[in-house]
Amino acid sequence: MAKINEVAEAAGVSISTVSYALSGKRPVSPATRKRIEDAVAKLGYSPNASARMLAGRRTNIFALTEPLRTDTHVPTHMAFVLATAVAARRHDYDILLLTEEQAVSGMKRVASSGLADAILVLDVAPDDERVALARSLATPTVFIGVPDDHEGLVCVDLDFEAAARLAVEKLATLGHQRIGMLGMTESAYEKSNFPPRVRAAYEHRAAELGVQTFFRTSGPAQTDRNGCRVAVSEMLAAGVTALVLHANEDAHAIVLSELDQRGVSIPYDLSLISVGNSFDIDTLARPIDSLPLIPAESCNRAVELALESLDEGHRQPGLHLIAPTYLSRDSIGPWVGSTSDEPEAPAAM
Amino acid sequence: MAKINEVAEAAGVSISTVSYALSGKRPVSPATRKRIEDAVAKLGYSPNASARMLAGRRTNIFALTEPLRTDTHVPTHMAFVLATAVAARRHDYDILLLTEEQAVSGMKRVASSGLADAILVLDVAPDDERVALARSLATPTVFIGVPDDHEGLVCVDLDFEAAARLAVEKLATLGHQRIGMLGMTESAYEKSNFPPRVRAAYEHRAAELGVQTFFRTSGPAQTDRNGCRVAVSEMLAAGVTALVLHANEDAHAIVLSELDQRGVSIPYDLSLISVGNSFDIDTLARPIDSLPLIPAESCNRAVELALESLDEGHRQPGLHLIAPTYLSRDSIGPWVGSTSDEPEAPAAM
DNA sequence: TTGAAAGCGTTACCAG
DNA sequence: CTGGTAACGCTTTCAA
Repeated sequence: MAKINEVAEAAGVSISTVSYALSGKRPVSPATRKRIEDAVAKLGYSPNASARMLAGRRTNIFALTEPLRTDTHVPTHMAFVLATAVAARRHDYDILLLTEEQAVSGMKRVASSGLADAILVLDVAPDDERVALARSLATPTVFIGVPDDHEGLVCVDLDFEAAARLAVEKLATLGHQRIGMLGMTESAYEKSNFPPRVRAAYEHRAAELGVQTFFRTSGPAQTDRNGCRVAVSEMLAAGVTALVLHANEDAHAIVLSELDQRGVSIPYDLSLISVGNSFDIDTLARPIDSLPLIPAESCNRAVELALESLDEGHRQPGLHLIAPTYLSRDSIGPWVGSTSDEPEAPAAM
Repeated sequence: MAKINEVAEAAGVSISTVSYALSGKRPVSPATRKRIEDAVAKLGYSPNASARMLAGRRTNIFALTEPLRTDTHVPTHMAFVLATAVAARRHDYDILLLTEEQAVSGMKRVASSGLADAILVLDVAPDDERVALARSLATPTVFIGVPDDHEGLVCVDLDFEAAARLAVEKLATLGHQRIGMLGMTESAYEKSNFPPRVRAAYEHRAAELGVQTFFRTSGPAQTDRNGCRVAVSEMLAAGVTALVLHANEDAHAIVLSELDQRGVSIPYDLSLISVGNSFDIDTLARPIDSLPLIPAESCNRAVELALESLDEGHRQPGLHLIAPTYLSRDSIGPWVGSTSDEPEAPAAM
């Protein structure tokens, strides 16, 4: 725990020179720099974080607010938490956790005490109470996810609508006339912000292209392992020739096993595309085409926006939607036309 | 962002009196206190965290190091992360995240810069490299989990051995002569610290009581949904009349569904006890008796130990094992003696 | 019960 | 290229 003045003495220079040599904010001659570096090494000097914060008027800490509602998919969420931490560290920032009951009150606290330079918001709800709070705070705040009312906020997210549209277009181009979507759990369509956006874009684009759509959720709850199977069965029975998946990793695995059991071959009998998946698609038993939601991408962008906001005045409110990328795994193919046992076209569900 | 001197002026008192009135470290007359509180309210004053840290020589921040290895069960892990955050806040502390690549290097960083007052260690491996590091740091460090070599360290954990023994004793008392354990995934027995301890205690206590044991892992990997079914089938086939579960939530659900399909009735045909489960046992389709690992309990204790360590000199190295509690859900019953179709006793596995 | 002032360990401005 | 020194905003000792 040596202090900067000890380093200065050992190197025979002034305190300010040591500071500048370390920060690089002022040129220092190679000779003195060397003496300082030696002194630092010998004394094992490391600048005191608290003093640095006070003098530098910057804590190098981002607060991460994450209420973690009961219906949030934990592994997905964790991937985002880790991604923010990694992204922050690249810019020499640390992440301070504001969870559960502290998610809201903690925001006020770190803002008014100046503990955090900026706030990153995770687990965004459509009617998130942190929206109003963020507007009232002087501390820059970046939402990772898009609340219904995002006027004046900085938000980052995958362009889910574009991803859904792209999936539909791919399938329509291949001749599919009846496609289905397996969505997330029912509650996700009430409590989360993007599932409804995906569904709406999917249906809208399909209508534009004259493709008939079907939709099923993964079931009422995350614990329900059967919901997916039933949903898939029903859509197959309805004559669907392609399936868009917007669900968590478990649901993907269940769908694949169900298809496997039924002897449905991909992509010959059925085309499959995953949209907005935030897990590694290649760990599935049968990797499938995807338009993934990449946590690192969203979080890197969020951190960059947070940093920009620090340079007072440079705040740019608005949606920062990330263009989706299509990853091919040969799980989609042309629809080979009507076969003998094609069922009657039922009403859309 | 009012400052303390503004509050002092507004209240017509000195800076130090404001500080003392707010911290309560010195008696302040009711009259002045009131004037100060009014000034604080009017100005919306909130002490600056950085200045407080520097002057108070305490950051009120705990670093949480969590490498999050690939084979770590994420929901369980997350429960611990949240529990540390909640426990810390109760003592006015915040949690700073050190994940993945930062798990080790970050420890050095926050220790040498004085960013954290203490370090909490999660996701402890048997041969954890953070053990040696913790010994070399001046910053108090508390392990939540027990590494093989814990000489001189402060460690908190459930007394897994006691829990395993208790489970065996319960079953032995009820007359069971052949019991099985469904353990975690195979890799958990190499890369984590407590699974081997549970298994060893289970087998040792059973041997003492003359009970024959069987053991199976949940399969090679977390993604393998079939491992549990096979494991259970094999143990049932071997004539096991009671099962001790030391596995994650998914595995519990799979076991229950398998037993249900086979028409095995609990506790009449089979007794079931869960050991070291860190999820809510009552969300299972059929709640079962358990000796749970309660994240909040471990983390509260860890935070308390960390705080004690701050009062220089009060450090008490050693294992702090939490006594297990037995939660009854009527999932164990007496063994009704040998029935007609009892299989031959095979060699223990 | 209260006040004055000396730190806490840096950063960054102003001089040279 | 380098040094002196005034902040940074609070805590806490010393004095009254």
